[in-house]
Amino acid sequence: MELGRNTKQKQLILEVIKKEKNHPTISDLYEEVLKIDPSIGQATVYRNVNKLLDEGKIKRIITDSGIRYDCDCNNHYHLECSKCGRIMDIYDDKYMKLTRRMEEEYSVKIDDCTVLFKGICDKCLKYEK
Amino acid sequence: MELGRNTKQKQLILEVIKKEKNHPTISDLYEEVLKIDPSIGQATVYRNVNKLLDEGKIKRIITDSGIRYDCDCNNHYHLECSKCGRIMDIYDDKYMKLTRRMEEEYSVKIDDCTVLFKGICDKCLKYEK
DNA sequence: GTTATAATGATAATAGTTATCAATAAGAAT
DNA sequence: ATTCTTATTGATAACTATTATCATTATAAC
Repeated sequence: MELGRNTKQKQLILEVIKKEKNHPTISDLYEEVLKIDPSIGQATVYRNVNKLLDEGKIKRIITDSGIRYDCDCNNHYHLECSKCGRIMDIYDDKYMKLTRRMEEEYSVKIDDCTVLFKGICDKCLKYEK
Repeated sequence: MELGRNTKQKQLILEVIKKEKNHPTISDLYEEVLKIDPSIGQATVYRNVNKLLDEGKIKRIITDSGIRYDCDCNNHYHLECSKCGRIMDIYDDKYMKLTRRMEEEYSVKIDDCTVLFKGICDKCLKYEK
């Protein structure tokens, strides 16, 4: 269900999020969008990011380095590297098992599961040795 | 290692956090602390909460309902109930297995793991039926 | 092409947190 | 116990991130 009008600004913002592979912040997005359409307003970026979140097309990631956005809505975790700052995607084939196990143990219903690891990414770990 | 001076304000704030069982926000804390010492300033609460975080005596929890603090620093997850808003503690005896498995699969080093579930808590689930 | 109104860009307003600074008080030295 | 040093405090200003306002523009239905 696509609510609202399909403006060229909204299209552009979604395009840019999909191109950005490294979990951009709002200002990353704004910067990138400005390069293509210099007349776009900051508020428009905020508004459309919120719409895309509501529509379930993107996800919010909260890290130590601030709020970031992810266009990959498949279930996965993140690792924030304390050396280089990058946010790695971590896929776990036992993702569903974790929530199901907790649902049973605690008699709760789980709709969403957010996992953020902090540590050292594979690349930085290699250089350390 | 206890750096800095042990002021009565700092002692009071830590006491209040430990008494508050339900993951208080900063304003919850400020409100509660004011009842005991009405002369305390808001900045002092912010400052001391940050110090306690640095010292590893409390943890920050980021939820949809804002930033909350937890005096239980043992490894555990949280569930935010979308009905009543409460933050449940979820303990998992396989906590360490999750991080170890991911460390091996991705060749990374994990120092910290934050898990937030969203769903319906046990109490709200009972009422729903 | 008209028309209704959702969305935009610019900017003001708000919320949450940190920085500033003179006054105070903790804790060491005497 | 008194003095001294300086970290901490309370009050408030400043700052940052985000949302609200509003006249104007542009989408999409007619």
